[in-house]
Amino acid sequence: MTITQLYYVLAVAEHQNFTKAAEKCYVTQPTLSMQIQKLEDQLDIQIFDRSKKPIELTAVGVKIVEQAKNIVNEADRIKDIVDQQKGFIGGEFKLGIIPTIMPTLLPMFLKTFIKRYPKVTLKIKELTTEAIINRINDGHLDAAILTTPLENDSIKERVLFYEPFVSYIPEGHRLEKKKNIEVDDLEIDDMLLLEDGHCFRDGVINLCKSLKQQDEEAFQLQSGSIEMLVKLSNEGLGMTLLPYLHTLDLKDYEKSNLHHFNEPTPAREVSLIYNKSELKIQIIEALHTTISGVIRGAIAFQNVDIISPIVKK
Amino acid sequence: MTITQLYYVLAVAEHQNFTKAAEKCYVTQPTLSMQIQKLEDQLDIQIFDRSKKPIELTAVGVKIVEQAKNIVNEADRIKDIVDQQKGFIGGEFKLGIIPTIMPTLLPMFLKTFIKRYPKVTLKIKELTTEAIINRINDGHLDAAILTTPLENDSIKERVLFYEPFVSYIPEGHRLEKKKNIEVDDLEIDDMLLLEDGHCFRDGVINLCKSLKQQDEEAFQLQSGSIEMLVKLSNEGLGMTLLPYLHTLDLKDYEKSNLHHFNEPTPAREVSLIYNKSELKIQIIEALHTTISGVIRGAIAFQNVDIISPIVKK
DNA sequence: ATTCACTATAAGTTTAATCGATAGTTTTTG
DNA sequence: CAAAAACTATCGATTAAACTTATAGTGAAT
Repeated sequence: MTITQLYYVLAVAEHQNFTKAAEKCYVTQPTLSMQIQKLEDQLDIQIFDRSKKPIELTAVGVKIVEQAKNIVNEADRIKDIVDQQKGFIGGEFKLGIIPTIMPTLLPMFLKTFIKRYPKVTLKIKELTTEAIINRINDGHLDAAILTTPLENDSIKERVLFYEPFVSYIPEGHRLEKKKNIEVDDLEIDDMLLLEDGHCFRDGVINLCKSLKQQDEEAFQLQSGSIEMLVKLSNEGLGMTLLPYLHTLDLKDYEKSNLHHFNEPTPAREVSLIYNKSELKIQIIEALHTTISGVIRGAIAFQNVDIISPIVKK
Repeated sequence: MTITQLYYVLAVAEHQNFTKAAEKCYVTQPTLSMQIQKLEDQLDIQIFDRSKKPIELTAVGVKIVEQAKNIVNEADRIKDIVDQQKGFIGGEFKLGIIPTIMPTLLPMFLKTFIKRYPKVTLKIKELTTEAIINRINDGHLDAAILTTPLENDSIKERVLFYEPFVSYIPEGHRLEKKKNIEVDDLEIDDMLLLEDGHCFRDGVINLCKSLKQQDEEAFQLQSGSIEMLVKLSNEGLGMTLLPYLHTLDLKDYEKSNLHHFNEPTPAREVSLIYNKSELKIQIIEALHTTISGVIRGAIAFQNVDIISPIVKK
């Protein structure tokens, strides 16, 4: 069994077509056919069911392909080790970002970064915190941006910035007249929340928790995007909390609904995280420097109170 | 880069000697030398420092070897997938066992197992619960025997048996005269415990916890082995709890110091655990069947109260 | 029935892996 | 200190593997 053969298998599994797979691998179709046959002979099992059109994986084939992905992924990391040794900043870099950070932060640093490090091919994917942690651990992500602290020993964190929470209070709300908000003013009952799985939701719950016992039944209205929260709030369905960077994108008349917290401002900690093996650490450093640079002009809060993204049970 | 080359690198790293490594790989020394040189040329780095005698790894070499182990480990799993498909029960099987189970359980099933499944090469290692969980997850262990429940989603558990706790009460102890012991009789202050890191220690603490608040300062005497606990207890330093199977190994005069619990007897749950990918599931089933069979004659307790091995914080 | 899209096979070439023999080093030993 | 020993690198030759082009075979579509 060779790594090359595994690449061929993966290509066929992906394209469901020997000819196309061969092109992608830069070899002729007979080469690829023979190598796969050889592998199948050696293992003495069929990986592909060639009677189906288009070609399908057999039951074992599915498992083999899954494992082949692991092997190839691990093998690719040898190159990362070498690059790191040589101080080469380039190659593919897979970055995960949680949904509530992606739309505001990405536009701020992306252009600067790809201009400064043209040899790096960024592959950015929006993922939940849970999915990110799994993929950092198994090496399918090189790094990620999310809220911390995670309290996870196998993952390293580097804080990028502290993003304060800002209250968005629609007309007619009981807190409308209050210029500055205290944490004690918050009530979980009239708070619009993101749907389950968003860590920003958990952060808000933790914040409210600190004052009164939550009533699980109270969370009725939940949305998948922060823009939607603002719209629901405008409809008079309750107030909501926004991460600071999101408030920059609001329409002017909406901005007047913003009420800042008194200090210490509740805030979420946004960090760049990566596997403790520290592969591609140069690119990670580069990302950190770039993002820290662009954020410095945008966020300048000092006295903050960090709200944990983890729901304590 | 080929998997073969990685095997060569690992062999040299292990033996610190090209000639011996070549023998182990069943190739001549020039073959191995050339393959490693080729790999080094391709990566354009030195893996080995040949100026040192015996040969040493370079700084990158260390990282390369570490990653090579991962790759080779993942690659070996292809064979496991194929074996599983073919229903073949054989090959190497890495089993971890915690220290408080190893000496009593292993002699009970080992002979039977290797006789029944001669094609399986068992590699058994004594490890702590924490080490076991890590190694099950990363594939360095195929299965393990320890106390459960673990409450870990990525690991599957199959209960083997419930092993009751038995009180060992030395002469002159306040409970000496009591024939049967109640959980309420236990006091953490005169209980001899294993040192930190043993889950049996945590189980005992949990048991005592359920009646009164523990005083962390009280744990003064701690030992690394259960035999030592008995000896310390004989010296009059306190009572202790023993897992049932350990009581079978006691000397006759020591057996008279045993006091059983009234039902429901506190017990630890001992399970066979394995990765959710269920590789080598046939061997795991075989182990489960074998152990269940031999244990059936030795432990026949029904009414038990399972004590969690996890310390709740 | 013919074409089309695709995979398998065949024969030949190039490349890579391995071997045995030996040269070149360093370390050990008498 | 020189000879021997232990070890790795290099050389030339052989074997095996990977790859290519050309072509045959096979279902599905027109």
